[in-house]
Amino acid sequence: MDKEAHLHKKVANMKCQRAKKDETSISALEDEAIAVEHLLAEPKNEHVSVDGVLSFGEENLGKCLQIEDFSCGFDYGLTSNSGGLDSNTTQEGEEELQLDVLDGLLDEVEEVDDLEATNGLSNACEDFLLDMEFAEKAFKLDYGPSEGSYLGNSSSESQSSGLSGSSNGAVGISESSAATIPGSECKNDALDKTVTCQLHGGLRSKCGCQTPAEDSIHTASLELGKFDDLDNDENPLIYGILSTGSGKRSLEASRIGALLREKRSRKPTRRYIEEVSDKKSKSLKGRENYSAAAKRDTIMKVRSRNEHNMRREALTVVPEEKPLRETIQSLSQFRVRRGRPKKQAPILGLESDKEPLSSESEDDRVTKKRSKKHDRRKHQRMWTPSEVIKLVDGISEYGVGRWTDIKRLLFSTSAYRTPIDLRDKWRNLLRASGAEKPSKKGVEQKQEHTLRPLPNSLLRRVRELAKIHPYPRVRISKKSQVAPAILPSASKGGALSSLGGRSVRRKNFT
DNA sequence: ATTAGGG
DNA sequence: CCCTAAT
Repeated sequence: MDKEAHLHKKVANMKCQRAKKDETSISALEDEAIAVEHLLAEPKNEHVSVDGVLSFGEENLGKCLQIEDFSCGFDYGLTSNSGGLDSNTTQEGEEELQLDVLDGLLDEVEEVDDLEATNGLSNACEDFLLDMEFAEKAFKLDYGPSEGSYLGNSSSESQSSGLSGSSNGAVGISESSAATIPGSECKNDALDKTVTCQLHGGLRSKCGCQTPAEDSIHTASLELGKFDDLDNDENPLIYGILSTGSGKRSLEASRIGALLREKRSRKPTRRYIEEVSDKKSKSLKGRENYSAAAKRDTIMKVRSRNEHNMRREALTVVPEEKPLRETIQSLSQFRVRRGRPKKQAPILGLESDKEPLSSESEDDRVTKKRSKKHDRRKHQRMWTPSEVIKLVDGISEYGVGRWTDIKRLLFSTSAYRTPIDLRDKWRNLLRASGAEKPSKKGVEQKQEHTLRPLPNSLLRRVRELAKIHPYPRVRISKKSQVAPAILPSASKGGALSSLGGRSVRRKNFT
């Protein structure tokens, strides 16, 4: 198997070479050619490594290490997990819990991402392998109820985040990831395998774009249908494949489209998917790293474009060069996108220089139209209940103005969620809780029935805090009137009192 | 460098 | 979410 796989890889590489030649002769773009080669080589490796690890454990580690970069594979591993998560629909009663759990889990995943991005490619390998090892463990454990692990995860995430959560560094992260990955893996044992195979198939069909066999394409399409579990947003590669396929056979493309649609309609909760994709896509929230941010923008643009291409080209046969290029870029960027916003990105920086160039040239023409529209609202990251709870806790503990502190102490592992975000969220919470000043007559009650996923307990806390803290100016309107002596009655006591001290300080001399 | 406020 | 002004 080993040798066979290796051979397979080589063959694939050869194909890549040929493809490259062709490509260059057509477009004469060196970058592209390289990208193609990279792309084509990657999947192969990915498959091999994954297969090997899954089947034989560490036997193939060496092989994995040979691979230049299989973050692509890693991505898909995560993605599949996410998809699995999604498929794991829950009852209403447990929804909150699940959400919380998911949040924690996602956070962990994010951590993994961050770790990978931070440490660069070399570490990406390690992460990947680690991940795989865990997956293996999961397999051994068979179908673990994982409810317990989830619970533990979530609790640690939302409750004791103050100390343990914030204090643990890389070790803690890896630990948590260890706990997390297997969990999702457990639930989607089969799915994962399937995904791997599917990926392989899809990529192969793509590799053989020179001599495309209808069968392969067909197979790819069928397999890709299953990928729909993962939000389309998050799978430029798939889109690329789809595009390529459609380029070859519009018929197949239409079939794919139908398949996708069917699957989509059948798939229930998209909520989790969104969150998951969000986490993934947002992993590169660039505040400190502008280049990264720009990169992500590009990515998003390209992705959206891909979406369009997919649909449009499904109807009209299009030259395959384009889709392929799109795919390549998406892929490379996809990989890069996993970079994290953290200050340091040495290896990443190198890529960031390289990718945007190739990508910009590509998406500049088409993208700019879109980009101008609303580069803002790039990524909205859903606030999960646990996050909100954490936020409230932090506010109650550290005071209201201390966004940076709260961020550092409670959201240190988040990477996204800047202090401003926290503040904004708090603002929104205030609005939602009705603690805001209702100076405007008329539309206050609307909020009540409009959106109300807020747990009452949490809402209560928000309101309590709202009375005390001085965020949007002295908002003490009716609340203070109704219960002027609310301060001493604070049920939360300690936390509130501490907060009171701070807030009062601010409030006093304003 | 952070925060508040507004878009 | 993002941006800007004010501190």
